[in-house]
Amino acid sequence: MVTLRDVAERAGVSPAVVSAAISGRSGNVRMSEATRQRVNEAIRETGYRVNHAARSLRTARTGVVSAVVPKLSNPVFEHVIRGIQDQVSSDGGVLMLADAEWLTPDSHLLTRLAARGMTDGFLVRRAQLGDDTIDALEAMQVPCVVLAGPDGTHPSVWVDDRAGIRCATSHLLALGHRRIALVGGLQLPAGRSDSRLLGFHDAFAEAGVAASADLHRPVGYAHPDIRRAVTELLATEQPPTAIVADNVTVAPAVYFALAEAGLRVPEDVSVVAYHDIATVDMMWPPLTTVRMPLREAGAQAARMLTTLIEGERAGGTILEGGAELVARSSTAPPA
Amino acid sequence: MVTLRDVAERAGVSPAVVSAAISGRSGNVRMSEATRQRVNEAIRETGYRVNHAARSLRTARTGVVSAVVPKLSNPVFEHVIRGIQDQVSSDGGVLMLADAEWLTPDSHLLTRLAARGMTDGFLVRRAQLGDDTIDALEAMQVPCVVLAGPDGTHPSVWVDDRAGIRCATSHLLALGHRRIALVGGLQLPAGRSDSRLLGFHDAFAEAGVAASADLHRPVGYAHPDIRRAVTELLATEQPPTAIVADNVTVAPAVYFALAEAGLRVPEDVSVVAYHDIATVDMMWPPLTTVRMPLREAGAQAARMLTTLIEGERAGGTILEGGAELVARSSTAPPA
DNA sequence: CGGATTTGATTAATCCATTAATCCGCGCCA
DNA sequence: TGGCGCGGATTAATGGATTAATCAAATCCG
Repeated sequence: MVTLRDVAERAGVSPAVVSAAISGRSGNVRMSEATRQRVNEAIRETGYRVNHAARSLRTARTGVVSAVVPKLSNPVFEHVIRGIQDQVSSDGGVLMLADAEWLTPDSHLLTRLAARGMTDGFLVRRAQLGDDTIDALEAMQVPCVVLAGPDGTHPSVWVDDRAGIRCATSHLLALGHRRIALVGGLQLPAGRSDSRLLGFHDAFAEAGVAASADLHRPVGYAHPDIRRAVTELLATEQPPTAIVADNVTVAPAVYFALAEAGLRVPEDVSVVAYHDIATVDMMWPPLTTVRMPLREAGAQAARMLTTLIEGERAGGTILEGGAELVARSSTAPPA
Repeated sequence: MVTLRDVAERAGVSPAVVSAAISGRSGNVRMSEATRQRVNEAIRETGYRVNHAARSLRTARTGVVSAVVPKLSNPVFEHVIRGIQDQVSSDGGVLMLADAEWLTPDSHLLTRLAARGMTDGFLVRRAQLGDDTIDALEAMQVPCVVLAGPDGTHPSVWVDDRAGIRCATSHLLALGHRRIALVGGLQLPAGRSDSRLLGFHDAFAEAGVAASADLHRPVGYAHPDIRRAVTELLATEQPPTAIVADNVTVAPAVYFALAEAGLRVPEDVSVVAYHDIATVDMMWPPLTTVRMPLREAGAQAARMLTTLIEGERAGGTILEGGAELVARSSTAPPA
């Protein structure tokens, strides 16, 4: 194995010079351009690669950040991950991904990662993780940025859910719908205000229309639950003429329930989903969605984590704006 | 930060003892049960965690394996990843995931990971990576197991695609279909035999039926391509009465093309897809699939990599059997 | 001209866990 | 009694990069 020492010997300089040449940071070491050239040449000739273990032992920094996402295969989160990866990578770091489903109580993957000093910091999605785990990380002095709306406690970043749902709802109102359902999303513990529900009401307020009551179904994201919720809504006396799906991932379940009830989209019921992913193009009919700047959110979170690792604590951030309606074929004026 | 030395002091022993107590491997060091107890206690009291950098500097091993998958959000691969994760984790290791899409030519993430010595070995999916990259890794002496059928060159593991497609096709033949299309999958370079096409023909042979010619469309996995292929098939003089979708991920595009043509599933055309994922339950109609032991394949690959890292080279493996038809509502006898 | 800077480097300590080599005392056997 | 073996530990070298402290020579400046 080629060590830094070997390179130094070959270039006829001391290890300190080679180290400085590699890292860019010169510290106390200065070198002429000629020397730098010689070092670089020696590196190329020997095929030298820095030993990551040695470096991070010395510097007490790994250059690795970990992200724990609710579900890797969730295409919504894919965009966030992409933003994180791009940012981390362009900062010269490496991203370590974990699926929250791997975190069985006994595996303690998180603390294992953190404890073993494999990782400089974490990006986590609150909902799926539990505040206790996050607090545990904080207790271990592990820098941690939360991918979610601000909670006043942890540094956090997320898109503006409120504006996103408002955008979806406004679209339906503008088409003339009045009985609009909001399906999916978590039932928050009393006290925590649901930004999505707020956005839903914002839209009605903005349109000067009284919000349809009893049409909010925060039944989570499991397909069977969504399906049941929609089926039940359709069975009421005044069924909705349009549905806002909180999170595009549940849209197939919404379509399913409608198809099962013999209703056509958008002739009988319009559907808009929150978040935009590639596959909605191939749903039948193609699904109208609201696109959010998820990639930017990921990148921003990664940046925030970097500064946090360097010691500068930030607060909660919501990325303003960026909500954009992508009209496809699943919405139309009510019959 | 608590070091091993601190623990040793607290327990009143030498660092060597603590190290032995932690790793289990005793080497030259022996200790009484009483001492072991004291050490463990000291570890608990101090909250000591081993310094990963120091350990891997000394042992020249990181305990990290990397997997590069075609697309993280691909739910098919999710199963494979799960298998890998479980195995790696139960071996005390850590999994590092990368999406092949991150590997732009200039980022050279792979070689970066490998070169920086962050990783003991790689699991890669051949198709998406290119043989050159794999060879480069080999040249760097990085242990590498390929997730794909054997090619006589690299150690590899995969499920039996041939048997899987045979299973799907046989199901359709048993229902009475005769004009069956196989849509999706890569067009292999001449010379490489396509195990999926072989499985397709196996089924016809087994049923004693002449295979329908001209109904193979290896147009890749992009939705627009799939859609076009199906649309074209439907426009021929003798359109297929059933379709085998090579890879469940393209099934929505198949449904789309059929819906667009005004055809109903399964009344007008039956559809079976290769690989089984949770979301097919909510397609309308629920999609019949073939389930493969993907999780086992992932676990097996991880095990193989571990032995490879320890120096024992293995050959190509195909997991025998395990193909299982999951009948839902997208298949029926031809009209 | 002589002290102060600047340029261009070197030396050596340090990070922390692992492990081969070594050591001590005790019991056992011939 | 001397030597051997063994249980139970310790010592110290090692891995490779970083960086504060230091140094020699060249340059500058009043």
